Amino acid sequence: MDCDEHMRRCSIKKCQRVQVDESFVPALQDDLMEVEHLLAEPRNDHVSVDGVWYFHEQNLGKCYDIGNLPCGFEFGLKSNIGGGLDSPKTQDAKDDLKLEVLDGLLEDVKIDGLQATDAFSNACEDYLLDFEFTDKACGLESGTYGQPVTGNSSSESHSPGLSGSSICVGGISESRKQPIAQSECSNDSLDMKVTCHLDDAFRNNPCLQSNGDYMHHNPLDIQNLNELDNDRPLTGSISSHENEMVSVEACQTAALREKRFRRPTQRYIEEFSNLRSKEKVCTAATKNKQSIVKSHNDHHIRLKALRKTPGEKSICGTSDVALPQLRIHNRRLKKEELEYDEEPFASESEYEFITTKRSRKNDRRKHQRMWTLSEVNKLVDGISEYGVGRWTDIKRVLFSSTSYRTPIDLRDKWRNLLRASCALKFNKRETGKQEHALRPLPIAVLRRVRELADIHPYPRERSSKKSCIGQVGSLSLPSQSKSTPISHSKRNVRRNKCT
DNA sequence: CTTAGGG
DNA sequence: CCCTAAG
Repeated sequence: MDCDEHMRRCSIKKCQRVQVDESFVPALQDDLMEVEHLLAEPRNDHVSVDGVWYFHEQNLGKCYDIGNLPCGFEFGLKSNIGGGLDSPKTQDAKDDLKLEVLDGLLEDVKIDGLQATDAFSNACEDYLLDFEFTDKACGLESGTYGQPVTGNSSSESHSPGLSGSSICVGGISESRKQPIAQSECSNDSLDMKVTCHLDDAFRNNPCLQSNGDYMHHNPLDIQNLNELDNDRPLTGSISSHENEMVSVEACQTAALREKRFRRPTQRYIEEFSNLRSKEKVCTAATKNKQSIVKSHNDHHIRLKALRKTPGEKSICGTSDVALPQLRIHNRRLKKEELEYDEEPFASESEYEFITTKRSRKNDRRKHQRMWTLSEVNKLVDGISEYGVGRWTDIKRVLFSSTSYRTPIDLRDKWRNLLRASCALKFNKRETGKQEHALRPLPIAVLRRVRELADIHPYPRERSSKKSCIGQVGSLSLPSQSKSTPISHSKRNVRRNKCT
């Protein structure tokens, strides 16, 4: 990675950071999304950029245990070498030590630690510029506060006051190095650095009274930091400035918490707004963008509901309870509801159990149940017993245990069976080969279906069957002759009914 | 509510 | 499997 690339990326980061800082100030509930978005950016960048720092996480514990500088040097040098630095210096080591500690602590910095992030992002920045390389006895070519990313691209960039170094640090600070001071507290010789951190944090924070006498804070800050336990968040040391940052922190916290959930995509937001445009009755209480996040998981359900009820004028976007009522024909839904409720879910798949009841109700199509052979047999038995068209009776008697088969399903299945039997006859005559079904029904079943079809002709299907018969010719006649007198009467009744 | 028919 | 119309 060359220096130019590094600088370019750092500058990008800088811009992002500035954006973040600005967005935090006016951040309100409605701006959570944007804030969240902005927040997300640096995080990703951090992950992608500081691969070198990651190395230090493993050594973090050791550094803490020893808590002295030599240890830091050791690991810092290691890191430098690993990072591909051309000329690791002592200062490099120190810096890397800090970085590694920071990065390791980063994992411990949860939502609450975010507040200090920005402050210390700025802190790191100026701290490096103004103090690190001038005041520290190391007197080394610095190296590397921002450098681990790229190696040691430019030692000159770290000379005090150079913006280049600042930019690099900005990138680092985005990684939320709040614990930086903690780590330094453990090192006696680094107290001064800690002080500088705090000072610059305050100075650079737009919410705070700026600079000038920030050096005077040093004793106090050092004290505070020394009091800090390594495990304690640094936020306490800048608690005096929390007033200005409370709102920002709250927003950040909320944003981060929201990120715990699935973040709605821009497309979803657009779709949601479109849906809302259709939902004229919806109240304004749902404008809260959190509702978007919350309803995001139900997005597909809503879309499906909307699709099912194109004529519906009003759909309340917020009340999920209203979803079942969307259906004009809620009979089926009610039945399903009952059946699902009474079903022990043992036969349901895990996935279905995890999903909400509603989704299960609306996603019948999604989990299409294949008809088993036993089910087909039951259906055929039921038809032979009750006749074609009495689907509710068949369902009630024979399919009471299988809740997911509605009378409509039985009828549809019967329709398909008729088609299959017709195809069977057709194929028998034409080529003799079995129909190209994925799960070919046994010929015995198809034969039964065919007989039943002759006995109990399906009203509409009969015409298609007739065409079939017309093609087949005499083939269907024998089966017809096999029909029993009882069925004959039934069929005649049926036929009269239909015709 | 149930069924038929089409998608 | 879903939706709608009709009885």
